[in-house]
Amino acid sequence: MIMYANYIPTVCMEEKKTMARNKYPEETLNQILTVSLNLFMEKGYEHTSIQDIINGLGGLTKGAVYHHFKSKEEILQAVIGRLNQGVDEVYASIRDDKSLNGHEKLRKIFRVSLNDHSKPEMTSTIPNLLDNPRMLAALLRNITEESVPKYIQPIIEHGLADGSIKTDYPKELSEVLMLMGNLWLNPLVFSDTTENALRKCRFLQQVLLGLGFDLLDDQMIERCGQLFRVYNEKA
Amino acid sequence: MIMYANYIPTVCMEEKKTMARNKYPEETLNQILTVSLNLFMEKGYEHTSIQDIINGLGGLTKGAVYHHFKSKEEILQAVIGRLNQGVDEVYASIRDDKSLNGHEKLRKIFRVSLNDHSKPEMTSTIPNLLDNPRMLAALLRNITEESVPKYIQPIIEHGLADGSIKTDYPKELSEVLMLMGNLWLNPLVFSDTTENALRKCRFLQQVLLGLGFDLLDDQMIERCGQLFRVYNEKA
DNA sequence: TAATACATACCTTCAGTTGGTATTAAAGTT
DNA sequence: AACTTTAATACCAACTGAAGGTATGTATTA
Repeated sequence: MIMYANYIPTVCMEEKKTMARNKYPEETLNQILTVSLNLFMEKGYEHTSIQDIINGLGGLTKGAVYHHFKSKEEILQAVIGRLNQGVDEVYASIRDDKSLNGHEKLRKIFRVSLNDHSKPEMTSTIPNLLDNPRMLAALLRNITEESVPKYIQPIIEHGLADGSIKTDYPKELSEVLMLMGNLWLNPLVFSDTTENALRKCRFLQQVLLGLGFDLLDDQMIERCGQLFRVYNEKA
Repeated sequence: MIMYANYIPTVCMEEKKTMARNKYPEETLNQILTVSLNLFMEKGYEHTSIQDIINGLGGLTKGAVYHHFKSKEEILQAVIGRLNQGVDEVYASIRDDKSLNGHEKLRKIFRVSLNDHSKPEMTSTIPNLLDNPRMLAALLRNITEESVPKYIQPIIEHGLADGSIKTDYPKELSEVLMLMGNLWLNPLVFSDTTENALRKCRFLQQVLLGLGFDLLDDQMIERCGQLFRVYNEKA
């Protein structure tokens, strides 16, 4: 549920005086990505036109956009890439933390997934990802092709080696964990009430206990409740 | 995983002699839906143009399409609706079957989900739904907004009443069951090898046993293996 | 001087519209 | 029952507009 956390909703970029060329082009590039991400989240990728993006920029034109990106699709990929990069760094640091065993790493992954979400103050309403198919697909793809094979599964296999995790199905467990945590418990996908979210957490806790894992404690569940409370307040 | 089963891949409609008007317009309508479904599955919704659909029809023109549907989006909705309708009828008949208790109904749902998939002979390659965001979103939406509340959850609550199912989380269990069965074990989304699919099944069996449910037996798991074998053969 | 960072104008593709025509079904007439 | 009239239907052909993308030019920086 960490994904799509680090984006800043609808804060308009300050307009620059028209200059023919920016000395620091990566500012422009970042601005395009930021504006695009906000629009993609608010209106959805397919309902965001290039003109919408241009309007969100400070006086820049289509030429600028197509100088940095060769298509709208490429903008999307870059936006997704930046989102994933943020998650990747967090996951990687946990995976490579020598001071934790596998089980502790898994818990930490869960914990930060809940924390990292609380920071952005949501000014605008964020529509459900079910109405934003491209972003939804990107989320699922990131889970299956990045998070699981690069981080979760290695962590679980490390846990198998150090004895802190026991399972005959490391890959399957990884996938299910991520599907539960990042899809089923994602307020952007399942816009549950706080109460429903808490029930989900407790059910997940029970499922994991049935598999012999004590991953979710009451504090983490309460944190999840808070997360949903924040999300539901701005509705 | 039953969804998207009843579509017939790339069998071209026989061309009718140009007639100014069809006496039986619902033939035309069905033809549009069939052609569209095939194209949407093969090329994806966004990469299918109205012209592609028209080309798949037997000499009909754009006017015909826009006479029956007022937008491309509406064609999609109709296509999805027809797919969902097929699933709905099967699920409803099981839900309303007085001769089964709740637990038996759940098992039957799982069983038919595996059977109904084997019938279409896939002539064309079906790309992954991750590359077909609109259809993926439709699948997820159908799970959360149709299958779970209308069928699975009522069945589980019926099972609670008749004592064949025990859980404190009927809704949560419903959602997780459907996510596992229709998304995670869906070859259109997770294109696993047969061996991987079997491992998933056995893991799922273990999870369910941990919750006190004996839903998956070895025969059903083998059936799932067959399902994936069929899918992987045409690749 | 060459590459870069844009701007402007144009092109293309595709969803959707408009106005018409032939066909069918229904209603009225004999 | 046959025949005409009428209205709705099923479709066709040509057009429109919006949006993604391109080509070319220009000022700026390295």
